[in-house]
Amino acid sequence: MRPITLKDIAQKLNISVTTASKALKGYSDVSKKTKEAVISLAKELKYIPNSIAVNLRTKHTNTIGVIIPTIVHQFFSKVINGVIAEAEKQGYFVITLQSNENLEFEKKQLDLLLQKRVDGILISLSNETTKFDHLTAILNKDIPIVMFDKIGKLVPCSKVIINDRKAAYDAVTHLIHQGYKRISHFRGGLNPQNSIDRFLGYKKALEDHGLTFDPSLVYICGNNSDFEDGYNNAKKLFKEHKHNVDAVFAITDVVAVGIIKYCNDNQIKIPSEIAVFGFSDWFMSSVISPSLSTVVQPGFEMGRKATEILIDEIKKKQDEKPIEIVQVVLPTSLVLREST
Amino acid sequence: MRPITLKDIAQKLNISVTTASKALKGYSDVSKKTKEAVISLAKELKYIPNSIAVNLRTKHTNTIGVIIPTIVHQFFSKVINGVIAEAEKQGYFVITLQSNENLEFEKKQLDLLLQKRVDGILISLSNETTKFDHLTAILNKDIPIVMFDKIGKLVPCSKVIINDRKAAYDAVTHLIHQGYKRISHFRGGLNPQNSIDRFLGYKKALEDHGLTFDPSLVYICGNNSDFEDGYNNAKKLFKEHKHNVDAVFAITDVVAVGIIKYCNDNQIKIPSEIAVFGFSDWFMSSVISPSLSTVVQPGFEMGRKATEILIDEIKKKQDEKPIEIVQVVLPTSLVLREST
DNA sequence: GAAAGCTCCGAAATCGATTTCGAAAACTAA
DNA sequence: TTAGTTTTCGAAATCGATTTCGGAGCTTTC
Repeated sequence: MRPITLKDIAQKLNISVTTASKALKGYSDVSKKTKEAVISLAKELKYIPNSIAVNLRTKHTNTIGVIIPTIVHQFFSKVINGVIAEAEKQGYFVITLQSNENLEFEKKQLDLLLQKRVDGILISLSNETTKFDHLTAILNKDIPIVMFDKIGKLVPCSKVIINDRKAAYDAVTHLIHQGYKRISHFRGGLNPQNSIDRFLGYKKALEDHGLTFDPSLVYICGNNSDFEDGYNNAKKLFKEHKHNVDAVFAITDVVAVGIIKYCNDNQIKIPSEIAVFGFSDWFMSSVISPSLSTVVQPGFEMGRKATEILIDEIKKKQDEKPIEIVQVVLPTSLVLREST
Repeated sequence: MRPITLKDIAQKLNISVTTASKALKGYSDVSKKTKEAVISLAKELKYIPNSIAVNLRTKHTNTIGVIIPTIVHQFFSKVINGVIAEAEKQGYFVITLQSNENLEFEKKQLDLLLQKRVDGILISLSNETTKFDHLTAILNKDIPIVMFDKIGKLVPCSKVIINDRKAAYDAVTHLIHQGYKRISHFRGGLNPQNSIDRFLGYKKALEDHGLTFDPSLVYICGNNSDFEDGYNNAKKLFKEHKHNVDAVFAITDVVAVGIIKYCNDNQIKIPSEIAVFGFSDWFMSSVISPSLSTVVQPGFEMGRKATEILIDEIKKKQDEKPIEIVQVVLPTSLVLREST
């Protein structure tokens, strides 16, 4: 009933707790005989070391925390999978928390992770996050942080991102090569770095190909960038630019799907009347009609890589070696489907 | 740099660690003066109690573990959200692990949770799980478990489920009322209880409405019940029953979407040539063309309720009060859309 | 036979907070 | 002044594992 402890094992074998501990940890100053006795008894009793006690003693928890804006999101789900895969490989636990795109929540979740004494933190910022004091405070405590996807450029920590600007540039360039000339952009909020970068990529692509940038073709998808944003802005777009727009580059697949839905509901033909380009390659984008062209964002690899870097930093800190801040840019690619 | 401890506070105030601890925990045998001094200094130094040490002492971690088959799944994402919401309300942490629909993984993840000394466990079984020794072993250790969605009927613990049989019955009955007569069922694997129940509901609905049950109209969607299962079985279905089937009831929305995709690809008209009914109400089901009729499964509430029960059991155990096993059945409803 | 070297073991300190229990200090009552 | 109360505090044990350091017992060496 009560969990087996080292003390139990020691008592049954008439040895000290010290020796039992050493036997299990492979110390050399334990005779082969007692070592074997301890190991076999431990197995027999299904002894599981109390990690709480171990953590208290060793001062690290072998646990990392992850904060993402929301779990109900294909991309972040994939990231989490990458994180868990790599963490598990290295014997680390993962605690996943979500900020709900809310700064106060983000702070609170960070506090929780601190309370839990995680060894390091992975974070993708909420859309509301424009100040980074709460993060630098943690870095000052010497707890490693690695940011991914939605990062704060100025925070002095390692980062794993994609080249949002280039990805957006490529997507819009593809639209242009297809012959589209009046290309609208449904962008994300004004704070997030990747929202900014995708917008800049969009703008640059237009300019590089001799198309004039028309601010009135840019619509903002608020804080969520969700289905409704796409649907409602599509309605607005067609009201304001009726026959004067032939393509939309959306910040996210969900937004793009909102656009497609609006078009389907209103007999607007895709891609003949209007083309739609998404971002992230959600599963749904491949099955919707018409299927959606989009940017493939390597979620799993992003999570995996970020975790690899984080654990590396954790280990270096433990060995009191210096860590160096790195910034990894993962490659993206385009999937072209019916919507363009 | 080094985290602030009670000892630090005690030293600065020239009092004992004992008194400092009591001051923060509101003991009555501390003078108002020292109490205030401790509290204000703690705030000033941003003292965060070391939860590891607290856990070791108090023997509980205020943490619950959740094991689900996969995170990349709308329904389970919603469940997780419900779990986190309720857990947070009650001051508990959540560690989320996935079994990848694999029994060995499931066992391993349970071991990890045990090692982390979680206070209780929420689990939705993997499709491979047919024996429950690993679960009863944990229950024997007096660690509460609450199962949800994919349960093992014989495990003596509380459960939160929907009435899968009735939900399936209702869905198929709706198809019958719409005039469909040759209704196929794309079922899940043979192990999972909810797969069995949905199948039984399907069969019962046919029989109750004077339609003969034709086993050749039942297709099995393997262990994943994913998009490919739907697509490939749709192909098989139309090869084998060409003009002799007019509706499909699918175990899951993803499978249903696979069917819809196949039909769209092959100019088979929905719902005139064939109707499709799904299960779970994924977001994608509302935006696909044609939109999918489906069963609404209350994911958030399921997670929330399961957590509520679990924490209640945890607290009762701590107070050495008896716990009683309950089984909660959450209501479902139908959303009717274009596919029927 | 004494010194030196090995092998093997365990007492004790430690991590940081909690809690019991005893006792000093201050105060009240007789 | 003394006995009894109340208020306030802290020493010490505890949770379970780790690790340092010293020492007992045995073997080797000259």
